[in-house]
Amino acid sequence: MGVSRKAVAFAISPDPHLNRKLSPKTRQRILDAVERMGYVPHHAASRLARVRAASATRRAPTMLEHVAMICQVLPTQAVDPTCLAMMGGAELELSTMNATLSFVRVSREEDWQKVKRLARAGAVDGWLLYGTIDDQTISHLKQGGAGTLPHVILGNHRCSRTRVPFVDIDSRAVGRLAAEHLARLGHRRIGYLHGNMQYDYQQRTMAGFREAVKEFGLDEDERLFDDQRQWLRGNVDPSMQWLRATNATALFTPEFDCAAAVCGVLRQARVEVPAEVSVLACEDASGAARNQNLARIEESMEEIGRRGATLLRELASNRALPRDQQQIKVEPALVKGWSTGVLRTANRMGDERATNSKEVHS
Amino acid sequence: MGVSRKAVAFAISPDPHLNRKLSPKTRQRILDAVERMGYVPHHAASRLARVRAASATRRAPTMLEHVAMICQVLPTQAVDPTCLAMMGGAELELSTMNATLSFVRVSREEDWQKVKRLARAGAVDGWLLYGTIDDQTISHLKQGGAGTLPHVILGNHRCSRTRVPFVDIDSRAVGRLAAEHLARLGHRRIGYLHGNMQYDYQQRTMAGFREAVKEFGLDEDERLFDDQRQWLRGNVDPSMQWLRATNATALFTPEFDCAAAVCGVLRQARVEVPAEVSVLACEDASGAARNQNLARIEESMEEIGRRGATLLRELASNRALPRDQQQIKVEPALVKGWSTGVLRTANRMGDERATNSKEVHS
DNA sequence: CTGAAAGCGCTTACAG
DNA sequence: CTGAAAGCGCTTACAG
Repeated sequence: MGVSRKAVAFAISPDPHLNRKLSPKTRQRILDAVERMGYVPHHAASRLARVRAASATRRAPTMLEHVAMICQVLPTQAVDPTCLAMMGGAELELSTMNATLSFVRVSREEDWQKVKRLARAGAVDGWLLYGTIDDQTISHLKQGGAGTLPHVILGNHRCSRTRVPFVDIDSRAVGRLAAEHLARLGHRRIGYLHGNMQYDYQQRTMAGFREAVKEFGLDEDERLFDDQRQWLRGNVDPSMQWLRATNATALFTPEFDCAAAVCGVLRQARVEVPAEVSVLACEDASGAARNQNLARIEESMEEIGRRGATLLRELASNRALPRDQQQIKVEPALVKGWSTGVLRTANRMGDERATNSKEVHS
Repeated sequence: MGVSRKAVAFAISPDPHLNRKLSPKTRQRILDAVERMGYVPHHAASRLARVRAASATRRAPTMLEHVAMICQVLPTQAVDPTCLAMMGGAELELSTMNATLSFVRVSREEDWQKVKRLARAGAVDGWLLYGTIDDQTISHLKQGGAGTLPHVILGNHRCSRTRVPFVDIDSRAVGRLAAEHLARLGHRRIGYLHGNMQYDYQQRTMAGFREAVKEFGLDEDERLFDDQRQWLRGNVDPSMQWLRATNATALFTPEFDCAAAVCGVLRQARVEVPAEVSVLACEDASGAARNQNLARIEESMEEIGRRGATLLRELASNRALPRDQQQIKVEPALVKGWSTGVLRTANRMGDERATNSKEVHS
C-alpha cells in the first residue's frame, strides 16, 4: 500500500483530531483499502492500549466508545415506550460514531453495584440517565468511581444542583404553542385537560400555557382547567356538563395518548370535532403511526436520545463546556391535523349543527 | 493474603469451571478480600488476554460477557413495549452473570454493518434477536463473521430452518388455557375476538383454542370467531348485533390491550360483566400495573428475555445442545380477575338482569 | 516521515 | 502448589 502503519492508525481512528493529520485523499485511500479487507481493530486491544496513553498524558480518554443508559425505574414498571424511544435515538446517534449503547436497569439499591462494576472495569465511557433521577442518583454515580465519567440526564429529572447536564423537552414551549395555535384559529376559551400535576414538566407546560393565554388576551378562567381523569375513563355525562358549563370551544390535552379518549367521549356525546370543539393533542413524534392524524404538538423522545448522545460526546472531549450548552431543551413541533379548526361565530355547543363538518374518525 | 495470583484469577473468573478448582472456603475468602478492596479486573485487558487462550485451544471463548440485542424493526416503528420488556428480562439475567446487554437497532440494510463491525471487533459474545426475524436475518448475521457466535431469537419469528434457537410464548397453550378456563366456568359458547391473523402466533393461539373447544365438547360455531376491529373502534351497534346473533356467553380476546375496549363497548350497551357476559383478556405480565384486574392470560415478555439469556449462555458453552433444549416455549399463566364468572342458567342476553352483579369498573 | 519497540492489564501455559 | 514470564492486538512515544 505504501502507507505506514501509523497512517492507517490515524485514518481509522475515531478521533477526528488524528484523522485530520492526514490529507483527505490519503485518508480516503486508506479507508477504502481497510474497508475492502474488512479490517476492524480489535476492540479490547485498542481500548487497553489507550489506557497507557490516557495515564501518560494524565487526562481521561476523550473518546466515546461505550455508553451505558441507566434506567432507574420501579421494579414493577417494565413497560415504558418513552425509554425505548430515547434509547433508539441515542443508539442512532452513537452508531454514527461507531459507539455502542448498553442498557442497565436500576431498580433496587444493590443494582448500583452493576454500575460501579462497569465503571471500575473501564468498560464504559459515559452515562445516559433516564427515569426517576434526583440528587441521590448522581451521588450514587459518583460513589462508584463512575463520577469521573461524563453523564447526561434524558428527560424529566428532579436534581437540585444547577450544573447537571440534561436534555429535555421544552415543556413551557409546549404550553405556549398550544395556546398560540388555538388563539390563531380564533379560539378564546381553551379547555386544558391536565394530568396529575406531580411532575415538573406538567407544571412548566401549564405555566407556558398561562403565559401565552395572557399574551394573546384569551379568557383567563380557572374553570377551564380540568383533570383529564373523567375523560380517560370515558365518563360522558360529567365531561359534557363541564364542557357546557365552561363554554370551551377548544380542548388541549398535554399528556400523551389522551386526546383519542377525549375524541371518543365527544363522539359519544355527538359533539362534532372540530366543527363544534377543536381538540389539540400531545404525542411522541415517533409514535406517529399510532395516532389518528389529530392536530397535535409532537415531542420527540428520540430526539432527546440523539441530542443526549451528542452532548455526552462533547462533555467527554471538553469538560469545560459552558453551562448553557449543557442544558438542552428540545423544541416541540406543531403538526396540523383534522381535529382543530377555525372558531365559528356561533359554535357554542348546541347552537347549531355544522353543515359540512368532516367525519371525525377513520 | 497468602494466596497466589492464580488462585485469585480462578476465584474471580466468571467461568464456574475454574471457580470449582478452589475449595469453596478459600474462594469465599478471596472474594471477600477482592470485594473489600473493590477490585474489578480491567475489562479490555482480560478480554484481550483471553483471545490467546481461545486461539491456543482452537475453540471459541465460552464466556458470555457482552450480549447485543438486535432489534430489527421498521424505521418508523420506534415505540415497542414488548421489546423493552424483553430487554429488561435479558438484562436482569445477564447481570447475574456480570454480563452486559447492548441495544442495536437494525432498520435498513446498511445497519447490518454495525453488527458486522461489532463481531469483527470481537466486542460481542452472543446475539439476541427481536423483531421481524426471518431466514434473511440469520444469513445477514452469518455473513458478517458474526455467525460463529451463538444467537437466540426472542418471540415470534418466520425462520424456516428447523434448528434455529428461540424462546417464545407457547401460543397454543394460550388458546387452550382460555377455552379450558371458560369451559370450567360452564360456558359453552365462547366468542373469539381475533386480530389480523397475519402472524404465526395468532394462528397457533386459535389452533390451540379450537383443539380445546373440541376436547371439552364446547359449541363449534364459526360465527363465534369475530374480528376485534369493530370492538376496538368502539362501534357499539354492530358489536352488539354480533353478540346477540351468536349468543356467546363469554368473550376471549387473544391480543394484548384489547379487553379494555371490549369492556367499554359492553358497558355502553349496558351489558353486565361478568353477570351476562364473561371477558377473558390477554396481557403482558409486566404490564400488570396497567390493566384493571381483568381475568386474563398473562404472557411474560420479560421471561422470554430471561430465558433467552440463559439459553444463549448454554449455547456459548455447549454448541451441541440437543435441539429440543434450543427451542423454548414459555408457558402462559391464568390470572383470575373480576371479569369472568360462572355461567348462569339463564344468562342469555336480555333474558334477565342479574340482581347482585358486581360493579364492572373501578 | 518511517519503523522498531515498549507497554496497556490481564490470562495461562510452563518451569520450578 | 507457586512464581516468573510470555503474549493477547493494539497505540504511541521515540529513535532513526
